[in-house]
Amino acid sequence: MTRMRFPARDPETPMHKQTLAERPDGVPVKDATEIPRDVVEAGVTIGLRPRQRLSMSIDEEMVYVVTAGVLLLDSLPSPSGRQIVDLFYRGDVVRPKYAPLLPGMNLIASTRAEVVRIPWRKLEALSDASPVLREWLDRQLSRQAQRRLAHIAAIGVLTGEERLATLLIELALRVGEAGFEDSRSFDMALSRTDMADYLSLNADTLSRIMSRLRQQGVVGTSGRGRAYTSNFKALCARSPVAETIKSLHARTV
Amino acid sequence: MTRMRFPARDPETPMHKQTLAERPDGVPVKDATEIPRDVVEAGVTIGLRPRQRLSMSIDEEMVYVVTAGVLLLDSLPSPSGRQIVDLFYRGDVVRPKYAPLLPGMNLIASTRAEVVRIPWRKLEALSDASPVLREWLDRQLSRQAQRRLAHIAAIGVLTGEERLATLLIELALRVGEAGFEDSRSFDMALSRTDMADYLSLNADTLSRIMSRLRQQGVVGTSGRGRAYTSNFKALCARSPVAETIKSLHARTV
DNA sequence: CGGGGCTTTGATGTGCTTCAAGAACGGTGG
DNA sequence: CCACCGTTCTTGAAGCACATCAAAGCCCCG
Repeated sequence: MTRMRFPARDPETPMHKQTLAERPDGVPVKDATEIPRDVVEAGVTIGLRPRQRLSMSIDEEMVYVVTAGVLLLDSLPSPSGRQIVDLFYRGDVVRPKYAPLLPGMNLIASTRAEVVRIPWRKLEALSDASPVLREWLDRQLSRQAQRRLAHIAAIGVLTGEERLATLLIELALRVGEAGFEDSRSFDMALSRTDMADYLSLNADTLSRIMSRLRQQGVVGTSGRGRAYTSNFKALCARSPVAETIKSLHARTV
Repeated sequence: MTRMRFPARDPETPMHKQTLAERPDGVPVKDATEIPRDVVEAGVTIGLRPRQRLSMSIDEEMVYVVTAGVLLLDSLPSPSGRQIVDLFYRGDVVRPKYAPLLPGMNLIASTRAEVVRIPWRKLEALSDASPVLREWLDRQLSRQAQRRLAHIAAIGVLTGEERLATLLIELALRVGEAGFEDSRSFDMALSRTDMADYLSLNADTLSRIMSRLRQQGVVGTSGRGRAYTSNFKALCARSPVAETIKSLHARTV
């Protein structure tokens, strides 16, 4: 099978209970990735090991709300080429009905992850009953739609290096923690191969670009599966769409 | 200014009144691109000349339902590269809120077109009041979400020739008419440049690929802005995602 | 400590891009 | 009706970014 790429941490409390840190001044941070309690309670919480697959059948339509970890939607559009068409982070709503009928379409966990499974009809009903929930769902789906278009733009016109920078910014914002000054460290939630397939690059090429960025001091790696930037601004300067990504992945509202 | 690339046709009756032909056996075809009457009546119908721009401001959120023609959503993610991130055909719902904050983001008509402008809140209210309308809106938005992911897969892993074949299939299904046997003819609703920017290819390269397909007898062109295939199946054989595209652009339910 | 998966790096190949020139087309006005 | 003009399209030659192939290194795990 596949090895556990990431160490298990804090296994006793459910992952979705783990909250963001508070600001120094004591004002609690409003977390944009928070999942409404009603949704969690109306669904079934499912823990996922890395590489575990989730059903995408659309009869008795189910959706998944990601409470922790990273999921990916991959496909084999042509016999020779895998493409990861979407990434899902904490707070995202995964609706299999939004996935096209492509060969080899699969929804799998990239890291250890946790989702809440809930029938779409039920989520719709909750949204109909509560304006707050409706707003949450609408904001969530809108952001995800925006991310997909931004990704089209990224793989369409950016160079390999720019694409990788874009993804690293995304990961730093999504699964990273801010450190001293402008430094950030984050889990590499995707393997090199997955990163390559997401950015439509070759794994070899991706590795080369990564090495180049490391040489230039833009990013560093500590062991497998972990990376850091001492200068997040410098990383952002490498991506022409940095501002767009920041607006789409900001964790605070 | 820009020239009118396409001859005006049937100017006296509104474009959205023009319906599909009936099947030989007399059974009316159920048109998947039909727009519910309630929606048309609740909004304002707007005619568009080629290259005309539509507002994408999101205060007082408006959406556009395309009743005729082709619209495109383009952007300038990097100073050197334009990317058309989405295409909209008859029946599509264009929601500016789904467009990311990319530099140079613009919604413009590619051909002569017609849209119905309606506040999002109103469309939501209509959908809340009528299950039929809710189903229509949901189906429409789902299909469009699927198309975006399919497009990521296409520009991600397909070769130039495969991408072009994919787009031609899409156009043949969307804006084309079936002819004798397996032949189809259709408007080239996009200029070469636009096609290139949609498929993330260079315009020169696209022209070359087009010439190659012409030499091989897969497609033919009659004047500018018009194309045909005598063998639609052969065209489909050129695209690994032909089946996906067919499922997403079939005009009949 | 030895095996398998993932990653890195080098040498080489190729599909696409770039640059540049010319052809075809559509519209305009004599 | 035809000569003219701007735009779009086509085609060639040269170059580059990325892909492919191959071999070695790393790391975790049994």
